[in-house]
Amino acid sequence: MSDPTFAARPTLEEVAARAGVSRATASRVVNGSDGVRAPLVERVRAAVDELGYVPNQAARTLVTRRNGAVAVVVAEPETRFFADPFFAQQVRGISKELTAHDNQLVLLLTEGVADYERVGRYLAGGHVDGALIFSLHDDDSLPVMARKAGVATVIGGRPGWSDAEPGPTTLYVDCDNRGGARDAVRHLLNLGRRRIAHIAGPLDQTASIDRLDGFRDMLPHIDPGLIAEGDFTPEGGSLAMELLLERFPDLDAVFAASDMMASGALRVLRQRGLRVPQDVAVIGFDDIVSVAEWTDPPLTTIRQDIEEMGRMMARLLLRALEPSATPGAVSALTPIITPTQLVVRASA
Amino acid sequence: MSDPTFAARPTLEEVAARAGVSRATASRVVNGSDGVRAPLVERVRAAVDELGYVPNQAARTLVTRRNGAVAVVVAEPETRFFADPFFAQQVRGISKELTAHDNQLVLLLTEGVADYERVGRYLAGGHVDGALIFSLHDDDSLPVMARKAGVATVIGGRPGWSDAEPGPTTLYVDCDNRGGARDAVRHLLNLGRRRIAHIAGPLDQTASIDRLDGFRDMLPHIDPGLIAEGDFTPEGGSLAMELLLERFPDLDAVFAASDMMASGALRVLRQRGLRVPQDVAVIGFDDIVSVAEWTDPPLTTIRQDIEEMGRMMARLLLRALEPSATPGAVSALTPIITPTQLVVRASA
DNA sequence: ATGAAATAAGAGAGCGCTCTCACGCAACGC
DNA sequence: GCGTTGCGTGAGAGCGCTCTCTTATTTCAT
Repeated sequence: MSDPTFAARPTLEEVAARAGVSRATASRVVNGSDGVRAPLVERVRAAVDELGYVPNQAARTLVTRRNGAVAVVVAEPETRFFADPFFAQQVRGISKELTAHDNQLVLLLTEGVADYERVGRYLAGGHVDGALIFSLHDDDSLPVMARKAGVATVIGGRPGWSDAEPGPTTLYVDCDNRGGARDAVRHLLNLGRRRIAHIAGPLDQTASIDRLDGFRDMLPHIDPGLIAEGDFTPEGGSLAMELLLERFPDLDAVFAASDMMASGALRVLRQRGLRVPQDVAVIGFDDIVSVAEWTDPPLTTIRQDIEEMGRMMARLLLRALEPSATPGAVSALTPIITPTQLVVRASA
Repeated sequence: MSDPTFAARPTLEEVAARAGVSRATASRVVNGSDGVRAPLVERVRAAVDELGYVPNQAARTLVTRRNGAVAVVVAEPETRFFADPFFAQQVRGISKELTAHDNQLVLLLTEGVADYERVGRYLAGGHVDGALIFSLHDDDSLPVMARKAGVATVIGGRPGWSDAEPGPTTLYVDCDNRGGARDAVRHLLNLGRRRIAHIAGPLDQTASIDRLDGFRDMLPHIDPGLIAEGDFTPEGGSLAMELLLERFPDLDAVFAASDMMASGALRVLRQRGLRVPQDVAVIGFDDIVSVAEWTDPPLTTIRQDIEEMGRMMARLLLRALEPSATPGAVSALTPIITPTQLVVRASA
């Protein structure tokens, strides 16, 4: 009963027989191509319903060379994938967009370099039409692999390299990290803060670099000691905050490159008896609502529409997959930078 | 260049030609079936390497009726899937086990009932060999759908019904919620606590019910007012804690049905100036390390090995998929209940 | 009415693979 | 020596579908 091979699925042939047409015509109806007369369409539709026909994807793929599936590849060197709500939201966006276009999402989690080879094989095996890659570090070989495997690719976040060789540009979706960081610092400046520190993310990721650059844009002559590197986790934020406080007990504002780190910083500030925002103003980045709204005090932050970025990644990939996209490449197949937005709550 | 149809993959035929054998023999080598003489094996292997041959999954599926893919279906009525690290860890476990057996993970996220139909079609379409279902509420129709679609299924967590009709039992993996809850209460009792409250999870989920039952096992004559229903979120935990404190200002212990809710309860306790564990002992459930170790004070809790449960779900499904499993069903195709373990930290 | 053009439907090849079956050839017993 | 067994290999069918090409039918201009 539960044997998957048991339930004899009806084939197109049977549908055609029941409708009294040829397999070709049945196929035409099923695939919605026009040029079939109404009464026949009706009959085929009826047969499909009665038999409960569902096309066999494998057979279809075999001839069309299209899978209707997209891989989401996640490099997870530090078990961070799911821990960070960031990815989760992005995957949701991707999933929504993909299913809206009848594509499936194949999740490829990697752990360690051994898995990379497996992923490479999988991509090369033509199981999926394209790949959405989250590669956390800029020396990551995943995007290179995908390119070699010949699968269309969109990367989550600006990759760490710029296109050297001509040819198809590397497609990616990222938010305006630098601009967002500038907005954050500007807000602190407007608040009259003068001793502003920055808790950066890991500096081998472009998001961290870009946010740091934005910070520096506004404060060109800043003492480098006011910049501490974290790791996007609350603990990392705590550690960085402690370091900063030790170096500059008089600082009056902190811009953290993520909400997670900001929440860690908040904890340290509270322990030290420093009031937020009176003594030290704190501002985060991401606007992970479940974090930012629940810190004490609620976190002022830079919002990026993460789910929408996921959707855009999927949409971009789907566009790249369209046959028409391949030749001229005149269409708008370019990286996408989404805007950010300052969300003022209580912490700054 | 990025055209997926462009890269002309070598076929088995070509491999065979290059190795000077028949397609059948090449297939035998590729699939590792014995009965091929060593020198030929060598030659075919060489040809595979030189050509960079990767089997075409679609063609293979067409004849074997096996996809090498498993769907992970997640009902997400309240956007909870990723927010809760619980699922994330389980998915990791699943992913590991699946890839270890060369199976792919197809992620099916659902939002609202409209998606259910889509999922049903997909499962019925024979795209996957089996399904792992996380259905949060016991009236969920997802498992029923899967059964109707004839795909082997394993459910995450005890389903809310018991097998009425004979036939294949409903397979699921769950931890010993009831036993774990008993352990938690026993620990509090051993600590000398006498006024023990319970923050339950949503009572339309079996996990919540079972934990509540375990609580009651140890305290049969408890005042029902000492039980408050939460929703597995920190906020829900806070609300429940406030309610409980209002009803019983003298309570000296709280057993929360999840770490998330416990962390919310902790916050309220701190705000009220109640010391943990001196005034009120708190104990959670799940042992989400990133939460339990970082609360103030660190949380005593009941551990369940979530990742391992994910692995077991995958393993169980894979076993159910083996042809040998279908007929006699003599093998151990039964639900799995994993043990829990008390982890003592500072909060109780 | 007749032929050309347009349109609808069918026939059939073939996608790349697995697997059954038939065949060839060595080793064995009589 | 011949028939028998057994093992290794090849031939070929066929999985369910799409799509091109061909054939049948209709429409319209002449």
